[in-house]
Amino acid sequence: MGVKERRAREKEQLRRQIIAAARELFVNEGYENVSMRKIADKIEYSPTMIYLYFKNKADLLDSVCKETLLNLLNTLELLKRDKSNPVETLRKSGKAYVEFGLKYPQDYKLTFVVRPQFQKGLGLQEGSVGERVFTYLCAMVSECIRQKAFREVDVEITGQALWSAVHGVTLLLIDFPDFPWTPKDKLIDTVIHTMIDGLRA
Amino acid sequence: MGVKERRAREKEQLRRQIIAAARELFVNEGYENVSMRKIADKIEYSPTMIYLYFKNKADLLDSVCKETLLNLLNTLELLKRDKSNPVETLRKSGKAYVEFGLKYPQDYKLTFVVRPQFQKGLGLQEGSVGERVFTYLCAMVSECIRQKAFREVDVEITGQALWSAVHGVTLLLIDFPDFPWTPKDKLIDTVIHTMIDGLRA
DNA sequence: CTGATATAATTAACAGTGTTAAGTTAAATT
DNA sequence: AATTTAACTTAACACTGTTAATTATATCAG
Repeated sequence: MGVKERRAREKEQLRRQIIAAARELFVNEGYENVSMRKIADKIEYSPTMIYLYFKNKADLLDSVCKETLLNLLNTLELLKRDKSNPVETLRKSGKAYVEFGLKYPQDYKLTFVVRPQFQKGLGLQEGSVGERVFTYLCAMVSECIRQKAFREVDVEITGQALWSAVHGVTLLLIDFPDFPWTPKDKLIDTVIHTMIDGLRA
Repeated sequence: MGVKERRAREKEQLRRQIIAAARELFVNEGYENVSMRKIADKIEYSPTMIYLYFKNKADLLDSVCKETLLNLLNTLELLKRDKSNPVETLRKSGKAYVEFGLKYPQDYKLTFVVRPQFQKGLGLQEGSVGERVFTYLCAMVSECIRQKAFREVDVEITGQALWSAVHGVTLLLIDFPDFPWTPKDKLIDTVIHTMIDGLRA
């Protein structure tokens, strides 16, 4: 009775193939400029086959973004190990967040800009990967307070404020590449440092 | 010889009519979902007429955004009057910036998200309205330093960092409306306050 | 090995898109 | 009144996301 399993495996494999092709095209040519036909061409199937695996183009985008969020979460989780200096860990996490965005700018934009535009009423819903990224942030703020490095700020608000700051600098750097930014690293550090300094005990 | 002038006036009027129709449709239905035909229908002209006034759809969007930026700049300039307490003025400006974004969320997104996506290599070029908004910000930071309210930070970097923060919170609030944000006002204030506190002398 | 069944994938089609080139109408000038 | 000039429209191209109907293919029962 291994047939069902093999079939399921094959389906899953094709599904992943579609996502991989879509990601590559979305990233290189922009979501708008990629048609279902192009994606299908790339993997040598008919365009309509994709609709057997995804409800529509936005749904396919959703799956691409979920992968991206998982990658981002993994990147951050690696830093959580060291609990000795929570402020430093928070700083590193902020930096890692922005650097992730700059390393995969198109993936970041797909996830945090394009997707909300095409997938209305997207609330970073309960248990989603996006929520886990935010929870991670809050946990670190909490630790900073516990160790008296931060004053007794509201953890939720502070998490959201920090997220705002790193999200903002990431997007500006991506969206206005020709703007005469001070060296990128310096700007990123300033944003993070200034926020952290404003939270110190 | 007033004919030429009248013609020019009529042309300018039609141009504004196109922009107005485009803005309304872009804002209400989203840039992607608005076709040149829809815009033309709204003002009862043929679709191709628009191409006599704008190079293409992205160029039309550009004109819509320029208006938005001018409105934003005007809103901010009103606050600059009072020079007695520059930190308070900076705080108010940050708040006004975010509130502008939340009051006209779709216009804000068109300007700072959609436009960079469709108008590649957009550098907030010399003398543009966008640059003037940024310059305004820097001037206020400079004043805060002059009056010894801020420590001697780099004006450019600080301006960019502040812009990052307000841009970030604005976009998050717009893009994830269903996220369980702490009260919006509280979050906005926290972002701005935390940044300002991190800059204090 | 044959015939029935379920599933996977395809073809054809619809209504719509941005944009260009050619053609038409109307106004202003000579 | 004839001609030039500007404004606008019609027709067309190559393409889009998506649905319904159709065909091919692999699995199962006998």
